[in-house]
Amino acid sequence: MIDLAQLRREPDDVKAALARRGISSAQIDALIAADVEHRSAMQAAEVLRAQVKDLSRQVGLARKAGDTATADQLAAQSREVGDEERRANEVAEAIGHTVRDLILDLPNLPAPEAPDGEDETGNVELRQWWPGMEDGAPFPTFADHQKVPHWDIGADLGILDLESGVKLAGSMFPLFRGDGSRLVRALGALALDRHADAYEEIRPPTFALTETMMSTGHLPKNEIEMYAIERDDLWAIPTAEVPLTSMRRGDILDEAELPLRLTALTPCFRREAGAAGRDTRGLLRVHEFDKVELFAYCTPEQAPACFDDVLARAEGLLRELGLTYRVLDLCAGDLGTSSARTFDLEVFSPGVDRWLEVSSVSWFRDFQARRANVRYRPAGGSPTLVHTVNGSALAWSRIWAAIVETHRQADGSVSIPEPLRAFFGGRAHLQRR
RNA sequence: GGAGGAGUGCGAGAGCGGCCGAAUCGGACGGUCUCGAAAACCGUUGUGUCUACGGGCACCGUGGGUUCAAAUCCCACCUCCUCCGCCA
Repeated sequence: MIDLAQLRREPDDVKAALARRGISSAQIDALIAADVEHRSAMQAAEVLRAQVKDLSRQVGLARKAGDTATADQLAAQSREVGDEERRANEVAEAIGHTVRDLILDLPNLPAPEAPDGEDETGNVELRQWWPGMEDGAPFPTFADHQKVPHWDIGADLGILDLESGVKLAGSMFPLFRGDGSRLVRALGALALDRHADAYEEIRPPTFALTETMMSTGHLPKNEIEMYAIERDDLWAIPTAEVPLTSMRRGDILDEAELPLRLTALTPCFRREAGAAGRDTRGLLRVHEFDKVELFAYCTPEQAPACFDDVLARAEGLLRELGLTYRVLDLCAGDLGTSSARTFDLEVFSPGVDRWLEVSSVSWFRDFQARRANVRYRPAGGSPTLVHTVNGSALAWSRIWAAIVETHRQADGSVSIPEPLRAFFGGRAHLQRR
């Protein structure tokens, strides 16, 4: 949620920033007008309210003095003002709802450094990395044995059983087996271990209440993307960002606690409603996948360093796994609703011959914190909204695909990246059994 | 799931329906004292919102209701504690 006070203070700056995301100034003017109306309606109601309180006090005094006639008269008067106040209050509340609806409809202001652009074509590629690059190796030329899609490799090695997944839960719910399942587990464990030095590991609930989904902004806007368990008013989380952001909802954090860094491995559920038939083969797009999230509540001053740390950790894992990837600086028009700045990491997967998004590192400034009301108390100051930063490190189903394609050998086996071997009893290869 | 009990400020804890936004104790912060510290004493100490900057209004688990007036009465819900049942 954007800052109404800032909008009142510098409407033109807000308009200019949001124009970069395609928000019309008319939409913002509507909010400003509703806000002005809301405040005057509220004041009108408050004046009446103050009168009722004052009259009531006098009723009490008159009654105590035994002056029943005056007391009754004042009570009648107060009742009248009270009725009036009730009506004024209803008006103010209705306008308040309008203001809320309008403001919730607005995305975050893009950071000035975010590049211009309307959609993903405006994103700027910052860099690429591939194994051996530092030693002067050129961009990898992948051999034919690597140009096999992971669903074929998975079936060949007996480690991915998409048919069984379909039988159990429908399409786009993968089922891993044997070493495939072990690989999923190893990746999650590896990442949690790598982040344990600075991030507290959390194992949150997999479901969240409507209220929680609202506070992170995933509802009501993206309702169609969420799995719901209506009977219990629960939603399956689309990312650990939901529980992590809401964990300290409504709290005033101690400045000494910041930056408060958290990490969590959770399943993530996405209905992918608008994507029927698009890039949906194998593990390219699935309804459920495991992801390790890195998250930080921090002061505005700490935010850039927190952002860099999340990005560095996500990249570090990709390098450890020997994968080729690139870093994209998302343009203003392609930013997620809540984000001010986002870098995406895309891994190159030779079997499907595509770049696959495996991480999205975002800086939300105080946009999320305002809605979730998470604050900290600066030394000697009054409570101030924190900044939030998060990023995936990493989304494992697509990494799984990239690993088996990238590290496939001529004999059909898959070489296990060094850091994962401990999870396979020291074995160096996945092979047909 | 059943039966009881409880939810008030940073913590503990009071609060005949009417100067209660809330006693008291503790904590924290500031000061006096001290070479310094402890002790003692004095003072400060919720959040939000609007403002004609005088103040106003809201918030005592949440949401409704009664009343001239609700932390205080009524209803529903949520959470926690105790006991019983069930269970990985």
